Amino acid sequence: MTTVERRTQSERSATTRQAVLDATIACLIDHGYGGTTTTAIQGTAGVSRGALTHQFPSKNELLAAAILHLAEVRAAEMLAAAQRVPQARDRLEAGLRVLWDTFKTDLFDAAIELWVASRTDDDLHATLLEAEREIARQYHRTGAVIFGDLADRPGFVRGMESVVIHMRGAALTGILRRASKDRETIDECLAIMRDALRTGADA
Amino acid sequence: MTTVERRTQSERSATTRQAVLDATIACLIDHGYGGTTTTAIQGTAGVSRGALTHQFPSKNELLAAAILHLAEVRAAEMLAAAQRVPQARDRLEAGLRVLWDTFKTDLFDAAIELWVASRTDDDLHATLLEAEREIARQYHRTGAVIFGDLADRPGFVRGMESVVIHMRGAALTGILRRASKDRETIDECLAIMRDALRTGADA
DNA sequence: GTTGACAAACAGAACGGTCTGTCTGTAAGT
DNA sequence: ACTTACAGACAGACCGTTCTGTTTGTCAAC
Repeated sequence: MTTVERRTQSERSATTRQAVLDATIACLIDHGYGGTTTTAIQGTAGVSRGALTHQFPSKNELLAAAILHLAEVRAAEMLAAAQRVPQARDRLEAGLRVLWDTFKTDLFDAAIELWVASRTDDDLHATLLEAEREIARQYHRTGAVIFGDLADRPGFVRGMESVVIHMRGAALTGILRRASKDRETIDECLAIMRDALRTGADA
Repeated sequence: MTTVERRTQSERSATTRQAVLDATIACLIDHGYGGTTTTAIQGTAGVSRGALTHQFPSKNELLAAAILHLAEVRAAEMLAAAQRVPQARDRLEAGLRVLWDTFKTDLFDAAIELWVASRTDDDLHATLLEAEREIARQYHRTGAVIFGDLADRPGFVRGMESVVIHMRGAALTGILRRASKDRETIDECLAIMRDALRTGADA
């Protein structure tokens, strides 16, 4: 059933770009930053060399696009997670649990690869900074969705920052441990947030 | 003043090995994991290709040795830091401050590079796991030196683990921010530790 | 609604550079 | 003499980029 499938130019562009960007993230996840070569990307994307270089003339441009793409996907994932927070007794704990889930996904692994690589690559650093600002905005935006009116209490913003930092550390620790201590992490974050709410001083 | 400098074989080996291992760490710090090539290492070490390959036949062996070397240096640095903890009023805060300093050194950056790379490299992961166990032991060993009898209180061990995780996250955050929020980090860790000591339950 | 000129997307070969590992020869220690 | 440490050339693989040629879509004139 060979559909004639006539597509517009922009459709053609969009599909290959999408394929390449997704492949880039997949490579970051599977092979790390070092293993994310244009050849590997082209292979997993099932795209010719010409197609890749036409859409992304240089690897830097490709990576920059991939970073922004990743940020979008992560933000969307976060929002989706936010909307399925159960109406549990302890809304704070339920919310933190959902937030923590977003740190355990493959997408976060991909982000970490770029994050660390950006330490010694200024181009990467610049784009990544922009992307993470978007992510940070999403944290605050979904914060209201997840935590409801809790988000208006003084100290909440400060507490969230601290919680995110802690979760970052926990996720990093999980990389070496090759397992995540969910119970402990949640408890620690609960303590951090409760302390922040008790102290009640936002920056 | 050309000293004849007759050295034994093991001395010769030791100096080149030292130079190569130090250069490896320097490369990790300056150029990241991706930029840590055998060529770059040989260059910064000021050593010929033959010398390098004679001492470390493969890059994997070199990296494994470098990891253990790095662990030793970090452990030594940690111990040295522990011994210059001022006898301040608040021993806990002074101790945490010293601990936090060890997360802001270049050596930690080097460790992070390896840490992240180990996610997608089993060989690396195995050696790194061993090395980090050594580091963890050093944490506990210096814990007594830094925190004195505080280290015997119930909940302290658990608190330290949590603090280390938090500092890891703070350090990682600092990579993107390109600056460390010392005051905030210390405060957060203080809160974490005090909470752990209050709860008082060790795992 | 055809047609023809143009633009955009794609395919794949080719090139210069780099990286890792090997191999041969030389110097230094035992 | 013999073993160990070093020096440097080299081979093969791979990576990022550039280039030439082909296909596919677009749009205006007729």
